[in-house]
Amino acid sequence: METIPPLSQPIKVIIFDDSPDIREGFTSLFKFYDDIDVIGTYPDARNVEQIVKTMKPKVILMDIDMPGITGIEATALAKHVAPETEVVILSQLNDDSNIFEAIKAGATGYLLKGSDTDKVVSAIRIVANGGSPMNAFVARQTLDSFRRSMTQISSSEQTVSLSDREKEVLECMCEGMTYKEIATKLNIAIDTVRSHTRKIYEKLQVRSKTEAVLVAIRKKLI
Amino acid sequence: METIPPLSQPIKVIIFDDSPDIREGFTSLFKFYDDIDVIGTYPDARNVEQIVKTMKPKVILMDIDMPGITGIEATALAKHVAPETEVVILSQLNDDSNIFEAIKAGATGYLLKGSDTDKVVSAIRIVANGGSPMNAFVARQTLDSFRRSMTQISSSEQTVSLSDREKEVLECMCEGMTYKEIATKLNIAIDTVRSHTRKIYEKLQVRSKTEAVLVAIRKKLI
DNA sequence: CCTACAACCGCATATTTATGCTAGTTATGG
DNA sequence: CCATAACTAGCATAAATATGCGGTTGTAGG
Repeated sequence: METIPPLSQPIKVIIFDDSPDIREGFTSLFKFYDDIDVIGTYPDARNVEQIVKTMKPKVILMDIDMPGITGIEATALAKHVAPETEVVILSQLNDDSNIFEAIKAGATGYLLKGSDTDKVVSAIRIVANGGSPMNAFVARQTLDSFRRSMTQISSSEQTVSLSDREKEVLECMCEGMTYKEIATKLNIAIDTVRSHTRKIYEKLQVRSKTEAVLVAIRKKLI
Repeated sequence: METIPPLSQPIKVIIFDDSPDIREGFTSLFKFYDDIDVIGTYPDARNVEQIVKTMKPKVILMDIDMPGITGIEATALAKHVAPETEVVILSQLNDDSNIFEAIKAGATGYLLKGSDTDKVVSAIRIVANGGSPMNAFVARQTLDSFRRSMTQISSSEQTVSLSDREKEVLECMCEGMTYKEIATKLNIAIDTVRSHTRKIYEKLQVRSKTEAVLVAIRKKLI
């Protein structure tokens, strides 16, 4: 399994924050860490899609309050063009109203600006390795909401026999994910996603993603 | 805000674990902490309901693998009779299959048995104060699942005003038709279908046909 | 051992979709 | 009369998807 990047490669980080102090502060800070490489800083998220597409950062530190595009919106845009990029939200306050929006947009981490520099550094390392840094308060909020919304969504009897993996892929499709996003999520190559969709289409007798999703919903395969 | 209990009251803790070493180890450990008071230890969860009802612990450390009733089942039972009790699951491995079951049952914390004693102590303090201790891996698992279920739900309300023609196009999409098929059916050019989809995506805040169909179904726009 | 199958990956190509820009017509309300 | 909206349409380009072909690996059963 070669999913973990070699340690020799520093974690490429981009910072979006309208405060020059924050941008320069973090940039200086990360100079002390060999494994973290700030490859760009921006005062706003105007060209976020273009930026992440060309820079391909591993981690984005995203301020939540920026002029123009908000950090939440920027997160959604960034994750859309580069699902493999991890976003850590920088929030001024422990403003829980934004937590869920941030998560929904695709953020993986949620940090307070007043956090210890240690925390920020470890948060970057954690997200870069597929983890999720959050403090106890944020975790609790998320957990409670998660539990509340967790109703019995178990899959029922099916007339078609999709393999486990095929079902996973189909479920991702039913969440509106693109092949790229599915590949990232399931940690497989995009060509493998294609292979699975081929089999799924064959079994479900369809010719497009939309049809597959419709059949999946109608037959309650998901 | 008076949500935090007075410090003078130690946190009442009960331990369920079939290993005497664990039970005694933690009991001895917590003797060093004035704010943690182990009021009972049990090798299995047979009388968990009776126990929590009478002892009223603030926190339960719950082994996941116990003879008879599992830690998951015991958690559900405990939370049923005493919802104010917080449960921290002790798991042997980083067994993610149990995480969601544990959360659904009502557990707030999820610890590995190999954790530092520091971590266990702070976990107890955190849950007792309404937080949720979890490591980055568990947090990530939860977050991903949460996001998946949330993106489905939260956007159900909102009234979007699609024009008549846009609704027609969307309906065709919901029948799995391609642009070409839609154009033929509605007797318009394929570029016109494109124009309509553009507006539809804008109004529905989506970026693909599949997403549009999913939103249409969810909001019952069709 | 052989066979089947699930899961994985790759490349190539045709088609479809997404999105930017532009722009004509026809209503409709201010 | 003007602005706005809806509907129409075209061109261009990038991205995503659909599909055909090929392959490796590992595991379960005969």
